[in-house]
Amino acid sequence: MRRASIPAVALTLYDTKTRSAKPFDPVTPGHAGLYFCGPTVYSEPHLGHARGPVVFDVLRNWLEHGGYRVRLVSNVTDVGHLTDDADEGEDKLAARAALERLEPMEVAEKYFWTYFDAMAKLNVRRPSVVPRATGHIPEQIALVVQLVDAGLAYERNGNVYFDVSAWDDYGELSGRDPDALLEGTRVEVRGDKDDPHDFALWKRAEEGHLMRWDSPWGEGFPGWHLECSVMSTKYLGEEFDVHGGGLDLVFPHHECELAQSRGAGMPFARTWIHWNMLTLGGEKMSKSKGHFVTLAGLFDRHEPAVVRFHLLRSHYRSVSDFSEDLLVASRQALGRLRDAWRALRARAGDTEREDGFASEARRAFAEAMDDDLGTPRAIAALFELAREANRRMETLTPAEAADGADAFESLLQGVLGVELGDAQSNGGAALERLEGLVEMVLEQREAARLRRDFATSDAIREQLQRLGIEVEDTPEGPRVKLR
RNA sequence: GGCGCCGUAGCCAAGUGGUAAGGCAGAGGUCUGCAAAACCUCCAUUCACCGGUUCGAAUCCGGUCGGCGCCUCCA
Repeated sequence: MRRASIPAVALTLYDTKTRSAKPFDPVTPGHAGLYFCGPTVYSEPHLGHARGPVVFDVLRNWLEHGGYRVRLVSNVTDVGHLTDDADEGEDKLAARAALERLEPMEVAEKYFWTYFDAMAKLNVRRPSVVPRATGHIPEQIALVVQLVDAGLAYERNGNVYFDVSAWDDYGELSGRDPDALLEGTRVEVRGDKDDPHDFALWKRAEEGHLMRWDSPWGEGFPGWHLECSVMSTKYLGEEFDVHGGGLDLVFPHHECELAQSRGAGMPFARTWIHWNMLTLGGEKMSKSKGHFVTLAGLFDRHEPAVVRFHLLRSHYRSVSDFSEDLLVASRQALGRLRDAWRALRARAGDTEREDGFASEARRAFAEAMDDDLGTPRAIAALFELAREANRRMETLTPAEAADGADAFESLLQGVLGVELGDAQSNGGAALERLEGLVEMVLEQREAARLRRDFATSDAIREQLQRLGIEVEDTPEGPRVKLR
């Protein structure tokens, strides 16, 4: 059904570099190459870490939905970098390793899987390739050599720096004027750089630094920006379609990445997209400040699908403040969509869907998604479908109901990746195990109702409710929901 | 100090020149033994504030106030 012709998706993305909406125009027609910067795996992942992966997962799904073949690459930084750029501070991975009495690589491994386990719960598919910085040291050294040979980098005492003054376009991504960068900055300039704007490509390993590799400049380790230049182009080609990251990475990380990549003769990313920050009480979640809510903690209290749905209810480029109350509101809202879907599925039975009933919703959904991944509007289209379905449920033909149910399955679950759950019970495995027991209790309640012993039937219902099992009486008999 | 973003109902959140989507919460009604769900109705003459441009502005321009991000590791 797809790939016979070149897909005609009208997707437009807001490009950070040109600061304008840009039609998606892939390097290779019919294919999409996407890259985004993953986390440094040295501690517990928090909610802020989830936004980017979810956004790119949705972008990937939407492109595939439109018939593209997508390769999604996302790195994991497993080299400890210094906490500042002036040969000072601690290596974060080494610091954590000391704290947990682990090898740096053990720390990286531990949190690598913690991160991907959390992503799996959020229904984020594994990227096509997950390159690790430590697995690409030779490539990184090669890029540094190339930059030195090109006259864009210089070595000082085992450190190699990118010479910003030799690259006129430095600042093109973030819109910064290098000459104005220093004013007002309180960070003291020190070290052996020729110019404070210059950034490290390779760093000399001081004594006691645990992660170190041989290089033409002695033992050391790569600068932070290097890995993304190397790994994105290795797996996607020297020119690829979309590069993304958190808004806090625009400068210096992506600016440096762009400079060193183009400096090495690579066209690099066509479009840059950046998702905005998640805040807590109006302040950016921050690992270093200890101001965040962990995903693991969140999953103790909330279904991961609700968390994902909640993230998509605001646009990826706007700041989104987080609170428990908002998540509860999202849970309610998602429940409404799931209920409508479940009713449609029940009415449809095994009947094949027929185009028509959900056409307007599909159109509105697509229009919103094509406009810079407008997930809030796309979700609004699904709510309108839900209302229309509930309103007309009694008169829908099975084929129409199947069309509506399919829209929820392919758009809400397929594209947005928000799981619908179990069509019958809504409770999943937990209810399945209790099914027989619950059925028995319900029979008792029905018997009580038949003899109009409502005191008993209400008592049963209340007791079930206290266990988180809600009973709703419908014309077709009682229906059970787990809360 | 430099660069940039934001301020829409009780809350969340779309909308970037044509007269305010959607959700949560709330109120009334229909249905129901009661409830829940669902449906119907109501819930911003107004988009922080002040000016300007325009036939027309939440949307464009200038200013004021308030909040936030980056400039240092950070999704």
